[in-house]
Amino acid sequence: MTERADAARNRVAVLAAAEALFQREDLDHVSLARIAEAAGVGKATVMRRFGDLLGLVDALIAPRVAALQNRVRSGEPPLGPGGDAGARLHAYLDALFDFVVENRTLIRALEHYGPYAYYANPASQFWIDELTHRIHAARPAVDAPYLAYVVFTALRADVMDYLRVHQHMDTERLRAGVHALAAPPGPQPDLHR
Amino acid sequence: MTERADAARNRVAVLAAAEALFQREDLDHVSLARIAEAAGVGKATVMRRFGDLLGLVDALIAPRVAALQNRVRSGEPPLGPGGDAGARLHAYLDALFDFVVENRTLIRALEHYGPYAYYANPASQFWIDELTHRIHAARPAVDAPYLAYVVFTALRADVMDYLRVHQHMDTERLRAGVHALAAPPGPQPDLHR
DNA sequence: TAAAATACGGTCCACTGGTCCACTTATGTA
DNA sequence: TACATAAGTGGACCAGTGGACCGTATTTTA
Repeated sequence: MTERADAARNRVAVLAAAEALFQREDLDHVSLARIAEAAGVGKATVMRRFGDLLGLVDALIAPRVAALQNRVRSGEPPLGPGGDAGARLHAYLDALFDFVVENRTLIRALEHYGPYAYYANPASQFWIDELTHRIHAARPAVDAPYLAYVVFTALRADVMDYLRVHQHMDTERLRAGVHALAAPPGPQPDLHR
Repeated sequence: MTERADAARNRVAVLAAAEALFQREDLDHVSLARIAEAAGVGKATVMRRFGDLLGLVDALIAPRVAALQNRVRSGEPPLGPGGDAGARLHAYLDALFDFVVENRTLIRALEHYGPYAYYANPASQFWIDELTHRIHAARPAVDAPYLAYVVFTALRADVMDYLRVHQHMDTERLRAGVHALAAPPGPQPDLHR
């Protein structure tokens, strides 16, 4: 069964309105009702199609997630498969970092939704799993799953926004901090011989 | 002007009721109205005295914060003043870790309140400043302010709860992870000679 | 063109944090 | 002991939220 024409029209209108509102308005002034109003549809229409605000944000961010996942799964090394473990880790951190910076308003909406909404999101689980693998490959001596969660938490959009806006740390300082966190410079303890 | 007897009675009742509710109920089922009802007072009574929910949580946690701050400022080394920089850092991490574990329901309420409520809290600022100093003393080569924020973020009660409950990491594993984060084992890069 | 399937959205609900203000109560003074 | 007054109280109310319902309108299919 194909999607009805009016449904498709409304879907596009709602997504566009939501995107615009999230960019323009302060996060907690964005509500179902405002999005519906901006899109020129009823609240129930938004709800039925996307379930809730979380689903709407998911739908907005999904294509960008997919694009990055493609680059990670089958792009050029070192972000794609192949290459030195250390380089693969750093390339991945850069890609994640840029992704968060570029999509920070949507990611903050995600984080805002519930206490675990950010981590439980399927995309986040992918990022974290991949991060775990790459940390483990580059630094076999550390507790990679835990460190992956910590690094991912340091990449939260709300955390980064706070550090940038209220602690006046510039973006590149944060980026350097994330890299240092995941793979400190200097000699690694060589526990394997 | 001294506090009126009924006001004092209500203050105690509200604090006790709030404490009990936060322990017993799921966080987002705790509301002003429920607290007021449980304390047997009106909502406005709660609001006037504590300003808002944040103020109430602050009042609950303040004495415990003060107790730990005393130990940090004037207790026995290495948590108190004096001792080896590395030992001071690790003692402080342990104390903070235990503090979060013991008060996790209240801390989660704090974090829940607003995006920056956790970090903006005066107590948090103290913890972070102290953490910054101790990291800097133990590891002069790293970006101590940034690392302090990251470590403090890793100590968020919601993050730790998520890792414990949904990722099945036990408490001691988290503790070890935090220590490794702030001061990785093995040779430190010696950039100072 | 008619029937059936699908989508729509106005309206209602329970609930939130927060404010208002007429009323009660404790307190210090005379 | 009487009483004026400052302080404290709490039920009613506000605008806002996410969500559910269901009669109506529109599109698709036969």
